[in-house]
Amino acid sequence: MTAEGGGVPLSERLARGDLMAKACPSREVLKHITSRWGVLVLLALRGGTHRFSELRRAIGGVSERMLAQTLQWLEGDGLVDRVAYEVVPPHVEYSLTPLGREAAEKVRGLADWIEVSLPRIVERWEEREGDS
Amino acid sequence: MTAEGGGVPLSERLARGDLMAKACPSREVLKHITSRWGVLVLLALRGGTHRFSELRRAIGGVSERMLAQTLQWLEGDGLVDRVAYEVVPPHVEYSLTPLGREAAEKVRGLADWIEVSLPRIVERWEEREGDS
DNA sequence: TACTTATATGTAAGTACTTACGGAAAGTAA
DNA sequence: TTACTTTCCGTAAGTACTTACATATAAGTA
Repeated sequence: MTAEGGGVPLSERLARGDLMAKACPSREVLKHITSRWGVLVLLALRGGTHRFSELRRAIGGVSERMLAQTLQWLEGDGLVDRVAYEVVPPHVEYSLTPLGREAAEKVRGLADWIEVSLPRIVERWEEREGDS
Repeated sequence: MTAEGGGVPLSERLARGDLMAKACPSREVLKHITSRWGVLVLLALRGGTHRFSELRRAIGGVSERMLAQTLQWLEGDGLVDRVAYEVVPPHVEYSLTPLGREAAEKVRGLADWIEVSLPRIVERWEEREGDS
């Protein structure tokens, strides 16, 4: 297919990222998605639209600061959609964009595996304690 | 407290983790796997056994210190197997355990998506620049 | 006698991530 | 009037992650 580049170099529009490369921009995306709270935000939003305070409650341990920060990162990458109603007190709703839904599916795959495999991993921890 | 397996309640050995819960041990596993270099180490080891220096070369930007650290985390979780030959200079080989191979597959799913989707995400970045 | 090799470890220093706390806005309830 | 609500932002402080640099090994090489 022919790409119509509105001024942007063709190479830039088609290039696939390479996470192994030190300077690849994909590293930035990886950082946002796999950040401490990024993963959990994506998981929480898989259930649909949520208000800020709902997310805060759903994700055990996040501070308001970090939740806001993380949401901004994800919004900046086009994974999360933010809708603010101009009222007081503020009312803001967050949801996944189509792009974000794709990412969230992949994250769910990993998260699910971790949750299910936890018992097996804990076993290793216990074995190691006995080693020393 | 309950360090040895013998006295640990059955429910605790079988329980599935819950990443949304603040104190769940699965959070620790998530941290190791999604750490800055953890993801890349798992990806690199998908190709098979690698020596330390090979990994260092394969993963652009890692310092020796962090690579060693990350490998220890993953080894501790039973995802990576470490075999050291008692020679000088040292010769150490790393590979994925069956458990690690499972994790690596999930990570690959996410990593692959990021690499492929990078162009679409970069578009958002460029759109935002014009916004302000 | 150095110098080089491969894989770490210890330490000091720097940077980035996180948290805690206070503040702001414009109504409503007490 | 005072308190309370929700969603942030700013600042200071703390903690964790990273890097840079030095050290150790035992044999082969210049």
